[in-house]
Amino acid sequence: MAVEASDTQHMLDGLYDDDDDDGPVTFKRSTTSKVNQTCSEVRKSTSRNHDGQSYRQTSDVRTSNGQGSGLQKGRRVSSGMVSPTKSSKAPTSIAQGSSLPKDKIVPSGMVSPKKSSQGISRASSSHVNAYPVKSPIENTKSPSLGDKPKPSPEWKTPSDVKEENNCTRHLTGDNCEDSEDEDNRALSVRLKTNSNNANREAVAVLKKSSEDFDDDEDDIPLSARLKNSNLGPSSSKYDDADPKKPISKVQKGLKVGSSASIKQERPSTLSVKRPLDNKASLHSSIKKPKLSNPDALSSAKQVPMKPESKVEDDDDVPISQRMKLSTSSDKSSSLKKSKNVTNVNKAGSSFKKQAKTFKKSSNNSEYSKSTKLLPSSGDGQKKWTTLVHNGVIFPPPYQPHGVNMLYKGKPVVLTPEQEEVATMFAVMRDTDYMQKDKFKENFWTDWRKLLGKNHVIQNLNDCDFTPIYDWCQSEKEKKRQMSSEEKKAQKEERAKLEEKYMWAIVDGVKEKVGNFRVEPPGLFRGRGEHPKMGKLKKRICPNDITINIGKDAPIPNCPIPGESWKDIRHDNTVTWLAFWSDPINPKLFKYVFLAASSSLKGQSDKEKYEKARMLKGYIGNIRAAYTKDFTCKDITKQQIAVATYLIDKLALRAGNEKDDDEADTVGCCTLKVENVTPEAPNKLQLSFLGKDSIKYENTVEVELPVYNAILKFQKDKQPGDDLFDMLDTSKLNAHLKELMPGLTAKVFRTFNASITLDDMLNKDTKDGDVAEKIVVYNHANKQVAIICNHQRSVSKSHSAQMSKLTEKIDELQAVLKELKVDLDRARKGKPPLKSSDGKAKRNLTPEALEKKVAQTNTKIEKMQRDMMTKEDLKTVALGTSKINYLDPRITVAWCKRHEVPIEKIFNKSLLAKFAWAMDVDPDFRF
DNA sequence: ACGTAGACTTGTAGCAACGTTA
DNA sequence: TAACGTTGCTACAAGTCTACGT
Repeated sequence: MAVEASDTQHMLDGLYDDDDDDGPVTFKRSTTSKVNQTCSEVRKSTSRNHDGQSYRQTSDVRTSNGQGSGLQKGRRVSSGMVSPTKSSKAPTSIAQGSSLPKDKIVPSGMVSPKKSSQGISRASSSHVNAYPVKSPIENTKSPSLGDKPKPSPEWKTPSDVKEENNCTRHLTGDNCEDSEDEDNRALSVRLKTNSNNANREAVAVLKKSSEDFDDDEDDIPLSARLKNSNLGPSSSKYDDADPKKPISKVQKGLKVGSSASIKQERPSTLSVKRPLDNKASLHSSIKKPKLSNPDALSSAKQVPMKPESKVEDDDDVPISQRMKLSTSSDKSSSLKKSKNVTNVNKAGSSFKKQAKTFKKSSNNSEYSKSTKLLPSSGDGQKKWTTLVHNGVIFPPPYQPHGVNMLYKGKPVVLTPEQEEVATMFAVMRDTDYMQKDKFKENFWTDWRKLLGKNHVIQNLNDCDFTPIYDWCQSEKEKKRQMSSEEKKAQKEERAKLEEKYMWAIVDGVKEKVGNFRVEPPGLFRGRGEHPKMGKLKKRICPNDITINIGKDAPIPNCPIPGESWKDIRHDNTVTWLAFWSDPINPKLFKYVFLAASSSLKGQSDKEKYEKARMLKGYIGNIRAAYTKDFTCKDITKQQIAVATYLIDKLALRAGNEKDDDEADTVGCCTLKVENVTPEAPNKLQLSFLGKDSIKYENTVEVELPVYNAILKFQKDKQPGDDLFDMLDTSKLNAHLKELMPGLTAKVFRTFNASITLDDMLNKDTKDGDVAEKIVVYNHANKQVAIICNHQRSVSKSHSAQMSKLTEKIDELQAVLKELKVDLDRARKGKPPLKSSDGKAKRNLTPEALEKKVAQTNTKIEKMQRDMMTKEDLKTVALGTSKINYLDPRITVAWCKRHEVPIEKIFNKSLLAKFAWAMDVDPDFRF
């Protein structure tokens, strides 16, 4: 699909002509849009030099340390050290001016200086009014932490050994003997119920009859679910956690179920323009310690480097396999390379054709070199050498409809600007926002500014937007009624318009742009009880937008005549292509980035997982260290220890400070006293609104010292006070960095999620057909989603769907009954009874009837299974963890080992996003 | 040392496309 | 073929964390 473009864009235009098929994906988008306005604020623009000709290739392929960058971060940090930050949030009274040393407070009865005033005022209301966007589920069970950690000698380090006695305490009442073994498992999982049981249950679930279908878990908060079942003598089952455990060679075969499956050759859908710095090769050749930073390990202060940090080593792979693998991976990488080069050449040549001025940098050979470069991930590091794109596309201007709304029953004529905003409000009639006073209040404030003080409309209550609402509905209906040809034509037209914005050329490689559409104006839909919900999000104009582009690349045409971009930068230390200030909160920015399938994103994704894998090597010591500090006299240290424990065990988020003009949600460091209720002898009941105002409810058994520490932290505080008053995320992360280079709180989530998946897959996958294996995968995925508290709202039609299914099952059961009677009669040579509606039935042989009975049974079983799955997952969102937390290499390797087509697990987008993981060694373990 | 600007990741809702069923 | 249900994908909000300026 050739794209024609405006004159200024030739550079990109034409590039695509020959290339479309290779596009990683197809795009269909629709977006409505509207007109613009302005906004604000200038950023200091520093265009840092981007002279460097260092090509990715150099670092990328040659140096196998994809992790280098990650390391750099670590390095930087450790030396620079994050300084503990105090609340940006304590704007009120006490806090700021206070001469009190922040860290010294919390005398009994006092509000901690940190966020005190806020804490109090919010506390009471926030908790009570907590507006759970999602339906929280009640926690009914309490987890038993009883499982014992098991030693995994491979990961033991001298210090591990030393600390062993401490480890004991990880799990309440547990003995430490086994602890090590489990170090590599997610605490949360360990704590939770006997995962074996859970698994078995899950698998068994499919076999259960419909009556068994129980959804009792639905009433349990996600986070609590896993933990709840008793973990029996579970620990022993976690042997699989051992990364080195050889995987059955038999399964290593690379055959994968489908043509496009994982194999070494990449399916065309996966064709990525630029091979992700193949650090994928890391998996087989790189040794962990080097991951991030060569110095990193040695610089780790408290935790000695693990003697055995290589996670995957060819040693575990049979030679034949190794050769095969290396060949194939070589092959694939060379394949990729050449493909890449081809692409690049294509791109490069069209590029040249189109823009002679750019020839210099678009030189073929340069391109091919650049594709190999290791994108540096460290901040301040060069992310690209050449960057060409066409800017962003704006929503179309507002088209007034002229439909009058009513005020006190009478039609009111509005100006187009007023009408536009009125329409935004009208269309929200069916949403929950209409029940929120804050939403209406904020809307009214902003709309009134447009109306003017003396407008006939003087209050919102007397406004009737129904005519506008109805008009919108009818428009929608018209759209629905369009013939498929019309729809298709419209789609094509849109695609044509957008085509040129869809791609960027990064170092000569065509990459998809993520969000190239400027956000249309609308009413802000904050989540939870966001104080700014309903405010008018004004239209963004070109002069709100800063463009980032290569020095030699042509500056994108400003698509709105007479206007111009706010600023042009050439900053190759960042990955954004454009940004503007968030019209709701000018302190924030909206960025245009490359799509998830781009190698820049893939690169950082990979680094993220490598860092999490590195944690695996440190986790034993880290756990031992914090366990030791549970009783530390230094209260800051003690709080750090307990917080780290909660983050590790419950996969809590770090919990940055928040401003008053944001929804009142918390994470670990910002937990309030009221969010944690101790239940003797050693349980904690957690209840708070987390990110996106999603309710987190969980009751967990903790180690006694933790329990006691919490009691201590709560002593003499008000419900709204900070539980960890000596702590904030800067301090916490600074501490974590001392334990492992680059370690931050969020790494624990990735680590726990991925290790859980890896464990469960390897423990629970049995011989069987693909469908059964997928069940195992989904079950593991579900466990991870529960650990991470990834909820979704129950679909509106859920109960209707369930009762429909029940009805159908009942009907089938009735049919079955009848069939059985007929079968019985047939065997005795009698004719079938008349059907319920009095009609005569055909005379069938007993064999035929038996067959029918069997068929009906199968149907019923399938339906029951579907029903269970549906019920089971009605509040659990599996996608988020798949996209963000589960190392795709675990999945890919598992698919290879078990001959499951990767497409059964990853959809097209995920395949593109995880292209970098596709040629992983089948033996890969997280 | 601290506060915050800035950049990037994570997260859910909701719509559109697609598939299935009656 | 329309209705219904599922899945994929986009939109954009809301987190995390680092770097930088004072």
